[in-house]
Parts: sequence; C-alpha cells; structure tokens
Amino acid sequence: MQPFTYEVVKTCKQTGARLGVLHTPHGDIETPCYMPVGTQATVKAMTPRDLKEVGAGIILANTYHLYLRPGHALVREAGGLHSFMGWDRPILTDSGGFQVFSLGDINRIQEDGVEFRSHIDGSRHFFTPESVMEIEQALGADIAMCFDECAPHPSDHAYTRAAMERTHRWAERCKAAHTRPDQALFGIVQGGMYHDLRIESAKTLTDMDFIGYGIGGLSVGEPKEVMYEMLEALMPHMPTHKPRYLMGVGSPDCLIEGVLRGVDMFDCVLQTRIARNGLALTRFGRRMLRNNEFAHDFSPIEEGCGCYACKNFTRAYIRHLVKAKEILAAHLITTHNLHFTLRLMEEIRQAIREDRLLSLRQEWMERGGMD
RNA sequence: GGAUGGGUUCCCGAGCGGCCAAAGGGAGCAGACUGUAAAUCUGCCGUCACAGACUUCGGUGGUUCGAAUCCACCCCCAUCCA
Repeated sequence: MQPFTYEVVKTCKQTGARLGVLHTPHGDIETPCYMPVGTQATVKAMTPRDLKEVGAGIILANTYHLYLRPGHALVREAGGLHSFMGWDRPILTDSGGFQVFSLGDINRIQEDGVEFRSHIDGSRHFFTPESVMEIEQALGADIAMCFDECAPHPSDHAYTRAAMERTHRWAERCKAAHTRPDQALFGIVQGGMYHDLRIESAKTLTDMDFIGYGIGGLSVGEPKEVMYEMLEALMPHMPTHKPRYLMGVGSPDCLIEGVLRGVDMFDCVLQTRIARNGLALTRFGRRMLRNNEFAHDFSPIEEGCGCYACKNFTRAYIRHLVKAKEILAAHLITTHNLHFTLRLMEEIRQAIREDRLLSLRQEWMERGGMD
C-alpha cells in the first residue's frame, strides 16, 4: 500500500491555482477536487456504484456520527470504513469539530475536550483529541482530520483567539496520538474572520508539519466576500507543497473562487441536500424542479448533460417524482448534482492546465452558472 | 313512507350566537438549504382599489344589536326501519 503523498503538478499562470495529485492507499485523486459527503458512511441516495458512475473519487464520512452510530468498534470489526460501506476509493473522515459547533446547545467545551450529549438519545459522551484519533484510526479513512473547535460566526477577537489556540493545542495532541502510518492526518486552520489570527494559525500549524491542512471556520454565515478575503489573507502563509482543504464549502461559485485562491480540496453537503429538496444545479444556474414551470417540460434537467438522470428522464417526470415524494427523485437529482459538480472540477483542472482559469470563471459568470 | 345523523372556504375536517375569512391536516404555489440532528424547514393559500373593504359556511325566509352557529320550510347525502 502506498503511503499518502501530495504533489503539485502545475500552477496556473493566470491565477496561481494548483493542479495536483493526492496519492492515497486507495488510489490517486487529482486536485482541485470536490468530495461528496457521506456523513453516516453513505452518500445519501447513492450506492458506491452510482458514485463511481458520476465520477466521484474521494468521499467524506463523519467521526461524530459514526461514533454514535453504529460505533467505531463495529466499523473496525467490519474491517474499516472502506469495507464496511463497500467503497474502495479514498475516504476522508471529518473529526466532529464542526458538530461541536453546530450542535452547540448540547455541548460543553473544556480544555481537555468536549462533553456533549448525543443528539440521538441524549446520552453523555466526552471527546478529546486522543479519543477522536482513536475513533478515526478505527474508522480507517485515508485522511483523518484533527479535532478542532470551529467558533461560531460572529465571534469576537478574544473568543476566536481562544478557540484557535485551543485548536492548536488539540492539534499537537492529535498529532501525538495519531500512529497509523497508512492514514494521513490533516491539521485545521482556524481564526474566524480575523486576518491576524488566520495568519497566526497557518504559521503555527505549518510548524507542526502536517501532511495537509484543512481551512475550517469559514462559510459559517459570513458574506462570501469575507470568506474570499480570508482565503486571500491566509494562502500566502500556507505551505505550497501540501494540500489545502476548504472545509464545508462547495457551491459552484465558491469552488471556482476557492480554487482561484489556492484551494485544492472541497467538500459540501449542498449538492446532495438540495437534491433531496428538488433543486438541481446546472451550468445555467439553479433549477427548482418542483416548480410549476416544469410541469410540461420534457427536456432533461440540464441541456447537454451526460449524467444518467439527464440521459434518461425529463424535468416533467422528475418534477412528478419530487411532488409525489418518491425516493427516485432524490436519487436522480443527487446523481445529477454530483455529476455536475465533479464535471465542473474537471473543467477547473483543465483550465488550470491551460492557464485559463480566470476565463473559465468569466464564462461561468456570464452563463449564470455561478448563481 | 318513517327514524336518526349530516351538508363549512380545492379536499378532509373543527367550529355550534359576537374574540370567524372561520382551528388543524392535505393538496396547491413559492422560498431557504455550503466540514448533513435536513427525503428538512419557512412563507402564502376567499376577493379586492389589501394597516381597510367586500363576498362566503346546501337553499330560501325568519329571530337577534349581531348567525356558520337559533327557528321554519325546502333540496341533497348516509345509515337504519317499513
């Protein structure tokens, strides 16, 4: 099994965006890449076969959720996540740091770790950097994320600093507790919406020498411009030979703008979640397939799309499925949205190859695809 | 022919003298969704010249300051008895 490495293949002359390859124990992934999210060891509405058909490379799973159910011991017993869920390509596990933030009302953060109550049955649990490392190693993904503290937005400078510094201390402890050689551990940059903190976080974590870096705490309610600005402030302080993963971000416009600013990896639930609510992403903007305007529309979700849903079904039919709350609606639109996004990433990589990423953005903006 | 229970805004269904344009579902229409407590959530849902006015609760006519709510007759529907 090959160890985890990352190589930069090319840098876009127009923008500085990077084309790279993640070499993982479960195969190579070209970057910039989008990772579909499979929180509970399943990308909702999709089988691994479906995922391969839409071109998925690496996918996400979530430590917090899998720890609570079915439990990491069971996953280990199954032979790890790959074999448990029948996915033989790379997997990245998020640490649960985001859940600490998003399920804040049932969590209590302390220096040693986080005490929280299960959202499933209310039972009490305690996560520490060490216990999270144990869980992630049991899950056995190709990439594990450090246990971090994602401060809510807005947070003042002092609070954000405290959360960031704790994230740094936890990163040290994660690194010390992480022993699995076939699994890469990524640190996570925090620092909220403060340039100085972001830079400090980047420097501190760079000194710890992680294999790759997550950029956390963005897209938590701030305007997009603020997020872009944070990326611009932060990127010059990130190591160039390591992958940079912008956590939780992935709308089409953010993908392009993120790559433009030096991001290599993204994950986002948007594609799969809005699909289940009847919303399709297309090169021409979003389409709410539930809406009346598609009742008699016998064209595909997206003109010219080669996905299974677009090749075989019409908007009118899918609208019917959405309105009838048929499971197939979720499957078909998820198929389309993932195919769409993965194809967009291909376009982005091709544009970097050809040093024309800015032009690509221009094309997408003019067509309305970034709305 | 007789008895009883019913007919409420697109549908189901509350209301049983004023706080009723009328609960609650459903349907319909629209919106939100970015490290997934989401096949979820939110809004609108009689009409209009819309902080107000107007027309509605099977029909007609009454009682009352005031009725979807009470009375009379009529028309339908359901069940039971002949």
